Amino acid sequence: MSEQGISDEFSSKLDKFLDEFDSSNPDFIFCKDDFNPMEFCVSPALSKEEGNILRKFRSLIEMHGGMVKFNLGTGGHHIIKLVHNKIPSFYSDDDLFLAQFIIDSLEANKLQNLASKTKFPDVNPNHIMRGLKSWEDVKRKRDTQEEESGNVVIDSSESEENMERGECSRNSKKPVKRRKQYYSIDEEREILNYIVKKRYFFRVKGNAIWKDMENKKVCGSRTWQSMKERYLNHIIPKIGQFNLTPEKKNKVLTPFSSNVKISHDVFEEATTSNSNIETNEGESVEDHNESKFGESSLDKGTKQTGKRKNDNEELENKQLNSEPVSSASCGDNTHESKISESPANDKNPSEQIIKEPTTNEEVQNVPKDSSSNKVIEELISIWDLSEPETRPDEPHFDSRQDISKSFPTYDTGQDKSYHEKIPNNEECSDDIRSTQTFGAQENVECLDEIGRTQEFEPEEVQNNEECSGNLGSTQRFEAQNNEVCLDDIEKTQEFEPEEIHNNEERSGNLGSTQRCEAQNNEVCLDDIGKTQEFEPKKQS
DNA sequence: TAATCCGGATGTGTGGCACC
DNA sequence: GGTGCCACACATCCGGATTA
Repeated sequence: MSEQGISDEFSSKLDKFLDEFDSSNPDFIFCKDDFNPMEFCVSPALSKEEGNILRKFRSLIEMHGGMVKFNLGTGGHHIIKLVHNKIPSFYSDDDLFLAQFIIDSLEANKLQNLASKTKFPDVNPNHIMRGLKSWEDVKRKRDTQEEESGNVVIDSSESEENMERGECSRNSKKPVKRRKQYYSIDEEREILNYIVKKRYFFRVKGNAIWKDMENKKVCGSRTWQSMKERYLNHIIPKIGQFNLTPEKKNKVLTPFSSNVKISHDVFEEATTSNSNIETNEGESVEDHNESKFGESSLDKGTKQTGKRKNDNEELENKQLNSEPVSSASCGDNTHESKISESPANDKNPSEQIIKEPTTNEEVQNVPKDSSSNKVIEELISIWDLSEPETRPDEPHFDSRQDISKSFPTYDTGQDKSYHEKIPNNEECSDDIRSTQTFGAQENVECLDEIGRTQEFEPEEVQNNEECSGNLGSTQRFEAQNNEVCLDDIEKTQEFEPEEIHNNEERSGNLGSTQRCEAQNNEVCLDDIGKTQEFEPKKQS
């Protein structure tokens, strides 16, 4: 922007919008579909005057839910770069757009179409702006020229980002020097998102889904082996770093529990049928089924009592002593949960052998049914039945704590993967800022009827879908370090997901000045990045 | 027999260290 | 501080072994 001068007209329009801005009823026209802020980048001002104008420009975007950076840093897969007057010719193949787009959107009070201003026919920049696509999906002229000439300059950081890797060497059978590309946190999220979204939890050990992901370029041009290796050896061990709900985390981790062996076919059908239901009925059953699939023997452990508590204590002791905790010990060692499928079952799914807890008679008396879907339902019901009803006189266990105990978080130490792509930890800090934690601290713990900690994910609350929209921006409502309130409803703080959602949904995108209201209407203004925490007043 | 698992080879990037 | 060497970690790919 600054290089080309900022017109007085542009500046006066900014003043006008600022004057007319209604802070009590802001329009979040620069919010992505996942309610995260759209990202824009403008070059730094060269003069004090320009600096003032850019501050106004930035404020306006942020007041309408967007985010402005003054340098790209690394990543920038969704950043819209803005210039003021004219796009320089040497940028004709780049992703620059006129800042007038912002003015147009503000004037119309509606996000304008960026596609009409693009040079990339294969990717709609609106989708990039909204976070649905990435600039990595864009094929630029220079890429084509380089490919045609076979002159791929690998020393340029720019070309490094766009370099097509792998295919060349595999097709030509010639060893091609490829640059090592560290995985970014975004790429890891993409992988995790895809698995969660497609419910491929139980297929990650196979190859099919990874090949599918490679075909769909979930991680750009990374090979399926690479993504698989990354997921199994890196993402899973540090799954705690992704803001998954305990249920989802459980689900992701369940295939790695040695005492849970699920028939591939059964779960493939399960996931398929679930997807169909979603697609056909337009209503996600994810929460319903997920909560049940997620509550495998691992999760069950979080709700057991008596001996279960001893198990948990044992786990805790093991961890305190730095003793490795095998996944087998995460569940109930005495109850092997193994669901196998005999050849005969091919003919009659009802003959599925479902071995589970010898002490669980419900399991042994599973009703027979000819439909494999029924088998899934029964599987669900088994896990449900294994949940004892919570009684007031029984101790409760925080499912989150149990899960964290069951699956030790591996400290991978310095993950150099991030160092290259995230200089100065910029990207990481962004993630931290965009993670909004609503914690009821030093207060009573919020328990629902089952005695489990409630956690709300806005995306889920909103439409029970797109749960994997943006794991980094998952907004959690947590009750931490507090006394547990049992069935005394009067003492139990209950968050109203709908109400809170309406509040945080907007507040999550207010930019630097964000306002959120807790149930007790304590308002907190947070100007420290985007991390918002509020402390509901103690119930007297 | 195809799919999957698993270990190893290869190339590359990074950090530590000694030396100038 | 700059440079070179070395060790280690990481990403990617390959191929044999195992499994369904």
